[in-house]
Amino acid sequence: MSWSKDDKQGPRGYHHGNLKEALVRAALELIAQKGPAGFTFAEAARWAGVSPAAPYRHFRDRDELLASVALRGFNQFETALSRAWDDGRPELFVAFDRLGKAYLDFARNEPAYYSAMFEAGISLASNPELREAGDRAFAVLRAAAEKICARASGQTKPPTLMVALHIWAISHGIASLFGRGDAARRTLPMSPEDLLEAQMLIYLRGLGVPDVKSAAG
Amino acid sequence: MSWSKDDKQGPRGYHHGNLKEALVRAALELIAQKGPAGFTFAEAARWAGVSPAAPYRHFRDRDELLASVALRGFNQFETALSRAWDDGRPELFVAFDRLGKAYLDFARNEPAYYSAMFEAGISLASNPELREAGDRAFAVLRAAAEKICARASGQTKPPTLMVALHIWAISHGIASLFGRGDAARRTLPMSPEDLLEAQMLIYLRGLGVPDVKSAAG
DNA sequence: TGTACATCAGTGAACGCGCGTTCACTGATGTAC
DNA sequence: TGTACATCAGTGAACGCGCGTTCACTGATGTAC
Repeated sequence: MSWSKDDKQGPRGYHHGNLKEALVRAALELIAQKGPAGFTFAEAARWAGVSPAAPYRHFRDRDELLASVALRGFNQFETALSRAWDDGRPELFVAFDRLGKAYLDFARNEPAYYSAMFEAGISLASNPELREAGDRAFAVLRAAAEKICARASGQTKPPTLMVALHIWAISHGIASLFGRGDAARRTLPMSPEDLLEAQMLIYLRGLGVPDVKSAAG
Repeated sequence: MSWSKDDKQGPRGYHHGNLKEALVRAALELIAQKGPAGFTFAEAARWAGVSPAAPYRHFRDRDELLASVALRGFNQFETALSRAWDDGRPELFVAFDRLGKAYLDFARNEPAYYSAMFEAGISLASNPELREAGDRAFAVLRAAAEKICARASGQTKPPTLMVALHIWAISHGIASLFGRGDAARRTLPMSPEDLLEAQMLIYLRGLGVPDVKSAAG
């Protein structure tokens, strides 16, 4: 589908009304088709049904548009993760399992967002807003890590931050290598979901978090 | 440094002598500077000190050159990994630790190769040679997983393939998120090496592989 | 050792194309009074 | 409610540029005899 003016009923008139939004969506669609490298400023404008000069009213250049896509991606990512986690309800391991699957779902169903967020090479150092959005998404993993750590049986609790980073790395590793929704996916004799679940269980056991059989099924 | 004809002493004459090699190196350098999207066929030719038509004698198009870079990357990756692993000598955990660090080293020191191999969006399905090179690198991780699994104390040994994939995912996750050598790296309050080592130890404990204190230091 | 010839691996000029970007402009919208 | 005006968000024409690609060509290399 297209987000150009023709989608809305009737002529759009001189002003687009929501061009910034339309350009982000156009970029997203083009990334999905051809990768983060595969879209141009002019093409996004054409897709939005607007002259090639129009995007300059909203974005300095292509990179700013790309960053905008990534920003929106992180926001949606955060929403998806926190909805899945749901503060650990109704039960820690059930919610934790959902969280991992939500990560994989996002990578598979939103490959355009995912590559803009993680593979487009946008510098985080020069883009604080983007980094903060990433941090907010990470905060969901951190909240989960906190509850996990509280369950650890050892005398010294594992550090929350470390566990959160481990969870992130595991999910990201499996999603990037085996769970992506594009042509670069590696095929496997098992589903990414099963692989991730098994890995998480082994990791939790190693942390000293008591097994919950119902979560393994 | 440049790999154009001027590097070699004396004029190169009509024939370059090793243009294919020079083009791969040029592409690699340009990827390092500007990401996998940031190089063109013409630019690689210019870098190699050759007319824009010359590359067509060696590569059908830009994608074939990019795939060639990735292929070479996987070969070097395999070499680095198997050298680090060294068949598990002198001791399993020492070698395993080296293997993980070699993975991180490669991602950090060869960001151009790394992104060509994992993030350039090259389709593995349509490039069997590349997939095989990737499989050969993965075989090193698989060999390590085999020895790890043999040490597992439980009644049923964990499946080697699964463990190998887990090792890959952990390493790749940490390398991609925190260990990259370019601007997209996320900063951390700990080194990627420490983070990876801690995660591997937790994972091995979860697998039921007896702890080796000397490997934790 | 020399010569003739085939093949290889480059040249350089040319082309059409789409991109990024600027510019003066103009239609639409919002607001003060 | 109407009018004047400022501001906003688009147009469309234009430009220079570098890219991808083709082409007839040519210099260098290898080989048969």
